[in-house]
Amino acid sequence: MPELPEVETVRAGLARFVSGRTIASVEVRHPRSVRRHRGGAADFAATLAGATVASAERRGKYLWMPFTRPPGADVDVDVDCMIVHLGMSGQLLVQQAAAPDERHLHVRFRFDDGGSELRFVDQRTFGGLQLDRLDPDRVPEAIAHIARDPLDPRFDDALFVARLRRRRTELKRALLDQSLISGIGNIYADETLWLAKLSGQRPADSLSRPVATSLLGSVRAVLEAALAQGGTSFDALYVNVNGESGYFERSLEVYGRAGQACRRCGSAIVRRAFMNRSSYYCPRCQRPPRGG
DNA sequence: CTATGAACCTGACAGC
DNA sequence: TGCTGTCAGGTTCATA
Repeated sequence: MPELPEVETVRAGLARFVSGRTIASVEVRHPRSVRRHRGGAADFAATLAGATVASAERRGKYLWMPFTRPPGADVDVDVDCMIVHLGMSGQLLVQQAAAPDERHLHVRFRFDDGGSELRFVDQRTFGGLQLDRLDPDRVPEAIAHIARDPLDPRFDDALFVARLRRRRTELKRALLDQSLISGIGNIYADETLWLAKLSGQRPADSLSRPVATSLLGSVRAVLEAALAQGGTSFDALYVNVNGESGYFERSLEVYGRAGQACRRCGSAIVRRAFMNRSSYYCPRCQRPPRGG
């Protein structure tokens, strides 16, 4: 669900509300939310108690918060960041302590300043939290295999174009492969392909270098436009860290618009089953390859 | 190595 | 009213 623009919106909110604050206690109400943490829920909570959040970072759809601990703490600590993945329905909410618990509140963080608390809420429980070590590049070891995202200043355009053009798979699959380029999900893949006037069914290795380069430009245009509006949200399921819904859905050109007119050529947008979900595209602007 | 499909969950909604 | 089936923005793991 949350793709790069939504996660970046959450990151910015986190950086503002929790940087520099020291965690007093952590309450894990649903162990599934910390299933990826090796030490289990008790270790997760004990390690974070007393930790000071330094900042909030992001790569693709992954968030992490580096933290420091006071010297001499008796907990055996070889971790220095908390990774957050929102999955399909995860939310990080900054709430007053008096606010009623959310229906799917799974983890609560209280701070030693007695101010607002941080809550991890997740209906479908695909999301999760874990503690990890930062590698020398200051990226958590567990997500080092995720490619840089296209808004990262160190993203290598030429390398991406070369790798994309070697993929023996269809274009949309390649855009969704987080080890090739991160941050793109089902919505923005469809929006990008529409903007680029390319069929997602086209073989990735059929793109010329200029077309592949131009496609990367479309990826950035779509992500930046969404980011400027605070990300996409269809309903209350996704809200940013401040509790506000994004509203980019008004700007979607194809996603969820089956049967409606393409805003470029007027043809009816088509929905097609794809990997247990849906793809939306304009059959005229994005002509599928012959035989495909 | 690459490619594909199933599995992991809950809830909303359409249709009967 | 309640049942069943379908769908939902993601990732990982097993299998080909």
